[in-house]
Amino acid sequence: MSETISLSRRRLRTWIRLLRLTRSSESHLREFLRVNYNTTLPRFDVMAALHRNQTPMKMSDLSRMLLVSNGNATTVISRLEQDGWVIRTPVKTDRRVVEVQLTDQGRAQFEILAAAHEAEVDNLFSDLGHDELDTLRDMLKHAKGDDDDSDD
Amino acid sequence: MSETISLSRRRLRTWIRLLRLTRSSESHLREFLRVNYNTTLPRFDVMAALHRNQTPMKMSDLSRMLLVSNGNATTVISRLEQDGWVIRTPVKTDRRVVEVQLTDQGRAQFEILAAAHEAEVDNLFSDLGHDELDTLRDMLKHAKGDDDDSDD
DNA sequence: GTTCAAAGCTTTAAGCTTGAAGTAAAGTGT
DNA sequence: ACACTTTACTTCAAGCTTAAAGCTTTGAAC
Repeated sequence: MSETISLSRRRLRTWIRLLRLTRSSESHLREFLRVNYNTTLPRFDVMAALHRNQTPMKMSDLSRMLLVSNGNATTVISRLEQDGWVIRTPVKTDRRVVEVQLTDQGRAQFEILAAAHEAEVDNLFSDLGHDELDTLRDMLKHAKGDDDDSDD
Repeated sequence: MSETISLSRRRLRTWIRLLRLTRSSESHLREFLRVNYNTTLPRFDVMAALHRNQTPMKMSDLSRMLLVSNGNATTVISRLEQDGWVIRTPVKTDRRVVEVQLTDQGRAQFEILAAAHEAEVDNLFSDLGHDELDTLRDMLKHAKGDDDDSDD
């Protein structure tokens, strides 16, 4: 079926495919969190970042880690704070900075969410076994724009 | 560094990586379209879908193709229509349906955008050669949630 | 110590996105 | 014909997101 197709065209098509996969997966996870836990993906992402860091995080670190604007981080954190799941703490040594962390309640809640989320992702990508994951990891590892520091 | 890690954990990490890559790429493309062409990614996506289809599209087909809600399609199309880039046409044989297509102006504009966009994607994924693209395509092809019908 | 630039966060306006509710038309069964 | 369901689209409220502008604090140069 395929004629000879330019490299740039193939890159474009691959990008579109990638985008479709992540969009439909995100959509599925969003639905899952909404229906079963009455929460949203951005909230989950923020809590995950806070949970991953053992120590309180600066707002700026949070937005950098999540690749969102700092204004965005502000509003999501504000809502989570209203729900009692995170708490803001002004930093004494630098009064510009605000640190954020999960409350005990938030942590407990997140651990429930995280387990369910992982199971859902597991199901979503059940077609990928160890070999495919290895391949994919290597490919993503040296793709541009990947600043991840995780070790698997 | 890595201990033995469960398959589900590896799937989760891969998913997070994938998400980070697409987010940063999307962010880059959004910025590119905004700065150079004063437009947005959702607008571009809609125009791309309309351009790809030679014939006018129903609103519902559009939202299905783009994986967005139908309410969303309505607002984006409305803006594009205000700009004179697309046109809505009521369908006589079924008065519930609205068909949408690019105007001549919209088509001309899109062709400029599309070329620039492809070049930008090409640059963004310049690390991926034919072999990697093959591998990635195969992997994405049989991953769940991929309904793409393209032939490369 | 004054001035000036930079950093950190919040606010704002505009636009995007969703899910749900609303309206209207078409199909289906009786 | 009538009621009922389904389909197509729009509207709505709430929340997300961004870029830009604003405020405060810090640090650096002089």
